[in-house]
Amino acid sequence: MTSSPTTRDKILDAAEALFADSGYDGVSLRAITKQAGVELALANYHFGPKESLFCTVVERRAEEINRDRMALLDQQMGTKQLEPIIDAFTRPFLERSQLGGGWKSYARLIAQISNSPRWTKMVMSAQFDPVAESFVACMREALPNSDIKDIYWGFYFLLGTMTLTYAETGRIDRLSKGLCLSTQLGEIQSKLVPFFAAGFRQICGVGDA
Amino acid sequence: MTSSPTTRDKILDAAEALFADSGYDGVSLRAITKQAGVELALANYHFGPKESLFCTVVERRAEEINRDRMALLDQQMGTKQLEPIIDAFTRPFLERSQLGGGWKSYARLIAQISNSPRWTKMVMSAQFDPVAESFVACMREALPNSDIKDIYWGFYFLLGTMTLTYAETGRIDRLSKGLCLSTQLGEIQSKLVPFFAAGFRQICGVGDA
DNA sequence: CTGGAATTTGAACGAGCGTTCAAATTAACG
DNA sequence: CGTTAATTTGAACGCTCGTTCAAATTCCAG
Repeated sequence: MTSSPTTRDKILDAAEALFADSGYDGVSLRAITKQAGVELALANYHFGPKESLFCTVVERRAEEINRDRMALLDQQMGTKQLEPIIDAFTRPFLERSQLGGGWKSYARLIAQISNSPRWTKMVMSAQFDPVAESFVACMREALPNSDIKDIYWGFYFLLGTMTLTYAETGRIDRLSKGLCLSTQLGEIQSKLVPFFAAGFRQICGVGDA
Repeated sequence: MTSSPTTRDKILDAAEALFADSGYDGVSLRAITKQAGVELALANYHFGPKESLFCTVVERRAEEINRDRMALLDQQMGTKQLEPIIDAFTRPFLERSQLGGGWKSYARLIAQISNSPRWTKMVMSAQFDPVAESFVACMREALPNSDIKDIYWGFYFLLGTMTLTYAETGRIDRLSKGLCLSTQLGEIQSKLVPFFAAGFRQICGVGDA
């Protein structure tokens, strides 16, 4: 049998789900502790101020994503193929998001703070940029003779698309009148990888002397 | 001489700037009216509840963007070239954002609500999807024999990248150690258009029988 | 000038916010 | 078992929130 979740985990799970829906300022500690089924004061007792709870929520799953990304990248080290590198960067988030539950909430939360000036530096850059740096370096090997700036720009474009994809706002569902669904992460992945590989090759001048 | 701004406009300008920084829930009517230099009660008097003020802020500049996008698209109608279509969609926002001031705040605000489930449907889809539909139709003509779904996916990818670009969070600045800057919108545009044109052509199978 | 409409003012309302604290309860351990 | 630490409880603190309202002021057509 599985042991019942600790109070800490109950609060973290509830906070993750609610922050993903309504953002940091749109959720009160009362709403979080109520959803977690614990007393209000326990949030401050276990995590200190609200901001600290929020950071703990973000950091909880970031390490697992980073480890997974690096493992997939290491498998491709030296092959100098672009598509597997892009795949290695996007797959960990997309596959876990397909599991639903906490991981899906986490992806939506990351999507929201990615475009929020308040959290990008403290949370996004701090948690994910070191690994991103490794991917940029690996992409450069797969794109010989390219300007490193062009790789950064392409990587920036990729971050934007991933972010909107994680958000799963359903906008593409309405725009395409149901033809494409935000939740079809597998199909998105199969389109995204060749799409961005072609973009990288275009602006990085593959084939030039 | 230019006439002094109305109370309505002073509130809208202040709300736009503050919402862009901290989001809907992160800004109080007191902060808005204080920055606008008017009494608290005037916000409710002129705009009704807070949510209505927020929608007014978003709608104020949306029409101008849409008109500009359609004008640029009409210039390309029939030429069936992909690059000018992408350019016509991205340029209105990027050029205005370069003007700074209110337009820059507006772009950052749009970026935030694009990834926020609460506002995408009511605000983003309602304001911008009709024009987006025209762009998808025009892209389809520029990409003969393509599956419409692939165009929607590519367009979705484009929306994500534009959104992160508008946000100007400075993440690419840190990641590239100052080599690329979020504020270099002109350079971004010159890279973004060929990057996404190549992506579209890749997944839409240009050249296939 | 005058009278009615539009706007501005200043104060107040009830509700919800994050945080704190002493007391009560539970858990851990010699 | 007894004792110390860790956790949970319930209430309260001061503060800010969005909204409302009557009174005061400004605006403008007749």
